[in-house]
Amino acid sequence: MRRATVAVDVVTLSPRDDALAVLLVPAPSGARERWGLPWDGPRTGEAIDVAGSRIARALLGNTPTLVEQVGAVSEGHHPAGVDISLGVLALSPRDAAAPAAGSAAAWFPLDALPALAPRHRAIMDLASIAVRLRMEQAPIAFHLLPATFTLGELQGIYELLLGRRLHKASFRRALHASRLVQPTDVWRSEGRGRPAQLFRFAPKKRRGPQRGVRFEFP
Amino acid sequence: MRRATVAVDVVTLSPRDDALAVLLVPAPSGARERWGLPWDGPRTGEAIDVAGSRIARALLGNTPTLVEQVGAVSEGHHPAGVDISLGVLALSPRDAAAPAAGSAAAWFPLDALPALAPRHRAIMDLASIAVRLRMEQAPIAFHLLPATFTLGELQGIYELLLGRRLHKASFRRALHASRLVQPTDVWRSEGRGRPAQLFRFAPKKRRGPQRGVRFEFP
DNA sequence: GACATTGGTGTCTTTCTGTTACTAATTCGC
DNA sequence: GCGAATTAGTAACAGAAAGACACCAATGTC
Repeated sequence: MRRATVAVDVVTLSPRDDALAVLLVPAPSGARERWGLPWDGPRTGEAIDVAGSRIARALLGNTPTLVEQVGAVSEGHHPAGVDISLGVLALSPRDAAAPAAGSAAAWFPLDALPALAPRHRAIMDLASIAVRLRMEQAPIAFHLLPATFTLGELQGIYELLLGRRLHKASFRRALHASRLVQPTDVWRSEGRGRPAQLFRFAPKKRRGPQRGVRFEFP
Repeated sequence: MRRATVAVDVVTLSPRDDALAVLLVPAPSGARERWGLPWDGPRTGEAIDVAGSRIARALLGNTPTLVEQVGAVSEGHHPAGVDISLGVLALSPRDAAAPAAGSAAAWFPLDALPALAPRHRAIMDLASIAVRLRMEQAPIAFHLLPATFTLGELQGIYELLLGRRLHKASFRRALHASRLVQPTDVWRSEGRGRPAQLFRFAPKKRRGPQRGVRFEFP
């Protein structure tokens, strides 16, 4: 294979209605499946994740807050029949998660996806696994929230990604010990209950004590 | 860019002389750098990691014990001038780490690399970061050891990857609690000191209790 | 045989985590 | 108004996990 056709297939994730959702675009009429991942060919000299960012921005109107290459797949059928697909994971905050006007893109919860081409299905799976694995290596939960947020919202994102409930007190104790967030002097009251203080992501560069090895794997 | 030239660039890592080392091949005479990553074009219909495994096997004589795609890079100069490089991380155990006879490939410790083409340098960095990040998500340390090993050797691999010393008692306590290894009835005495029992990697499928969130990042 | 060297374990202390319970501030129903 | 319901936030205790230290075991070296 001297020369190959290449696509950048983008998995844009954002929290919608208490579930992680992915942005899909309608497939051209005549295709076997009705929806697919947004994609485009990489431009000459353009970095792969820059291409992914460009593709997502065209649909969202906003630039994703985190873009990462997550897999290269050459098996399975691609809707456009390209030889190699480069998977790109893009995260978009809850508030900036509306498809741009005029685009027919739509959000689908990860647990209620429509039929996808085999190639796109494989990249989706890689991306949804990757986003859960990466959260212990980088503060990606903050990329799914607006600049200021309540601690309840932050915990909600963690519970979404981990797929399990967390204890409020333990969560906050560990969070504050890590010095990752800074309180603002703004409180937000939404509906009933006590107003919650807004925080912003502002990590203090502080090397915590190196801890032991974990032998438990996901 | 309708059609692009694509290379699979392979970063093969193995422990050599108490350091992580990477397998490099001499660059063709006339090239700017003298060494480079082994690479080849992907074959039609061949999966990316299968291509990486094939490229590594041709130099090692053995199949790597773990192969994983780790990055797609289009910036920087590639020795063969291809448009897109797919990075593949391959791990090889300590004992099977001799370059195949007749090949001019050689091992270089990660902290004493020769000059590399910019593209290869970028992929090297991605791979060496990835191997350290993945070790909390999969038991990759065992892929760098032969089938049976002493606990001192296993701890040595962890210290190599983490770049810091670990406490012997704590390491073993956590390891045994995880039920990842099984003792054999073979002891090995090498030089001075008490002989060490050999263990094999034999994880018992046991779901540990779900623990809290970690807010510390590497 | 004393000693250095490496392997392996027991145990104490410190730190971390899970849980329960409590206080605080707001809206809703009456 | 005023209490009930609801959500935010924290204190404090108990159990678990991790770090540190000590100690014993088995081998080679001198």
